[in-house]
Amino acid sequence: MTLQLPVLVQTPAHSNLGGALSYESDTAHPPGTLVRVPLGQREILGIVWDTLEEAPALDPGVRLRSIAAPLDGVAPLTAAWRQLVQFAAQYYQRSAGEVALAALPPQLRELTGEQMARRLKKHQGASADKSSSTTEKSSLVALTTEQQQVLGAMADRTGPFLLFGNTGSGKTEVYLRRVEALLSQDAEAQALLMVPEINLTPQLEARVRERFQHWGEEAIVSMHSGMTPAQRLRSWLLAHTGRARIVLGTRMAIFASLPRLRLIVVDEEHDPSYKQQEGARYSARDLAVYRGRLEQAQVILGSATPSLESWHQSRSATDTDRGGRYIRLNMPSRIGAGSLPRVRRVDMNHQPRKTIFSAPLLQAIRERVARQEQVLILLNRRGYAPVLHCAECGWKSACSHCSAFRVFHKLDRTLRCHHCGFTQRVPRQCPACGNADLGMFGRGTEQLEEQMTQLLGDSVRADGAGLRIARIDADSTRLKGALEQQLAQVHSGEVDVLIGTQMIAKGHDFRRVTLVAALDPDGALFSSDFRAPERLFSLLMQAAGRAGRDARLSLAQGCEMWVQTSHPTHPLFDALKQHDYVSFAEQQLKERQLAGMPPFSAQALVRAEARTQEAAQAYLSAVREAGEEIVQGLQAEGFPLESAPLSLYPAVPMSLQRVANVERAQMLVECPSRPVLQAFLARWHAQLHAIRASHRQVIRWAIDVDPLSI
DNA sequence: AGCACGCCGACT
DNA sequence: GTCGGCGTGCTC
Repeated sequence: MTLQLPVLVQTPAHSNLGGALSYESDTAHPPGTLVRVPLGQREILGIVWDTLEEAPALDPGVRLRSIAAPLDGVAPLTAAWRQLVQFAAQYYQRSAGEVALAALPPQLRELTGEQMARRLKKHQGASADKSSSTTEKSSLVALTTEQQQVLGAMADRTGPFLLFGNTGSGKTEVYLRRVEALLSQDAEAQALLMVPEINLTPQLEARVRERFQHWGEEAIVSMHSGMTPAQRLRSWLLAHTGRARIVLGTRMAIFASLPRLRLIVVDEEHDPSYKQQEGARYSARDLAVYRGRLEQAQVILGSATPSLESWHQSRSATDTDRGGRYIRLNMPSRIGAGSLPRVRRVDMNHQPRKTIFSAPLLQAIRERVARQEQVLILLNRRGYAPVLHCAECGWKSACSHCSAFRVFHKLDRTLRCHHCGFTQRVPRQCPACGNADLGMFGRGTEQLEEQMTQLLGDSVRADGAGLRIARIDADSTRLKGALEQQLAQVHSGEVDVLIGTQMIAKGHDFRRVTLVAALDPDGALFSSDFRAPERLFSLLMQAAGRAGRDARLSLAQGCEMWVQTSHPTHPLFDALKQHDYVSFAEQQLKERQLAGMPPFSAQALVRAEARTQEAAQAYLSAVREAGEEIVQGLQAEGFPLESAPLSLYPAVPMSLQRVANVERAQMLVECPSRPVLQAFLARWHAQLHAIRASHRQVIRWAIDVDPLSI
């Protein structure tokens, strides 16, 4: 007897092959089975899915083909995993096939049946050594009262939890204790620990391995895009078979197959890196909460500066466990470290124009380095100067392919566009008028490094050696291993002054830093992006957290965070000075509420790219009109559009209007009710595809649900 | 997205 | 005469 089975394949994002495809089979492969199926001229990996109901009615003309072969030896993916994929696809308006297949390691897709069999046999060799000996308690540091209270709450209640803890308050220790508690209770339980960046996985992995080495080598695996295809397959299989107990990874790890998931930790949950920025634009943090509920796994979101979304979710739920809300747990104290740095503002209005380092800051830096303490200087712009210009004719170093300026890089004498990569040697004279005297606007990390070298070149350290200045940014760390090497130099004390972009603010534990300075944070204060202040506050708090991690040093000398600003009375800096995230968040939320912005509304964005701005906007305008009709339809269906009006805004150019000769535009949809917005998007999505057919000039379009930047 | 088919320009 | 450019259309 031949059966008809639904199979998901990697269907192109916007093809008309939306749902699962039907295949014939003699065997009743259960849902979740990995199979190889013929599609057109090739044979590709597919996943047997649950039902065909989502699939469009089969054309009577098409004749079904047969499943080629199941991937023997790989157990079917669980119902929970399939549900996670189904939900993510629906919520972010992508096909389930795209989400599901993208979540599998590339080698699983490429390897043929026999290659897989060989690989599996190899892995079966070393069986996991599941000795259940627990960690020797003596090797563990004593917990603080705060940590004990937090862990007590986590033992008593299900969550999800928002662990609101200062840098240095011992959040990681809480995560590890929770892992230990849940995984030693159940010999098959698994935990997922996520960090925002690849850079942060090695240090976490080292700490986890040290703590849980008794579970054996295979029990801990990493998952991130920096791994080789073979490593990714290995990690995936170990997690899928349950032999890996702890999975560490970046946002992609949220889709790991974990048959007995009991704990999900999202560290630095506020970090924008948790939002995927291409393909299916999912938020790994939000999916973590969904997955936790789905699989009865405990979810812990941790941060010193939570996203306003998460903070809002935890506001009314501090004492009562209301459905869907987060339970907030506080850990305000810093342990093993000094108090938080004193924040000092330098009013740049009272400094000579074009001052880079104000006199008092420079003096403070001199004093610190003379005492062999380290200084961290933050400037969020790489290169030497952001714009080159000609004073004679007004020429500027615009990129010919983008609506942006090319950045002057003095070290290799180039003008580089940071958006499309277009690079040229710096012209000797103005390309427009021939004037040989070119000037520049603004400054970047390269220039800071040069200035600092000039200003402190004569200084010597207490040990008589010359002062050492280093720069860490995307340019200085381009080569593999360069970041690690540079960080090691900072740790060993070779470096006295470290200059860098926000790269240096994240997660690194520099013991001897006692002064952190932000040179030019004002841009974000008046940005058109309503999330800019939130990001700035978080960055500055995180940077401040880099100072004074060694209690002895900070007690002896006091540590400081300096902010050079032309708006010293701005409330953001007041809150920073008090290290008062809570009042900052409350003030921001008040503004957001008045303006009806997230988290008080849900948003989605349609972006379109075309050769001309008109073509991109024409498509979006058509899309908007279709949207208006859908709104009418929703009204008729009885959706509460009076209490939750859905706004469709006009198409506008994106803030970076042109990149690599492609014009970009976007339109915003906003609604106070997430379910209403979701209902709208579900109906709208098919139309976006249909309308595209009559707008041939559109190169690409995409929906971004819950966009992070507008 | 692949991968075909298909119809026009410069090469062994 | 073929190799190959990328426009259009299909894949259960």
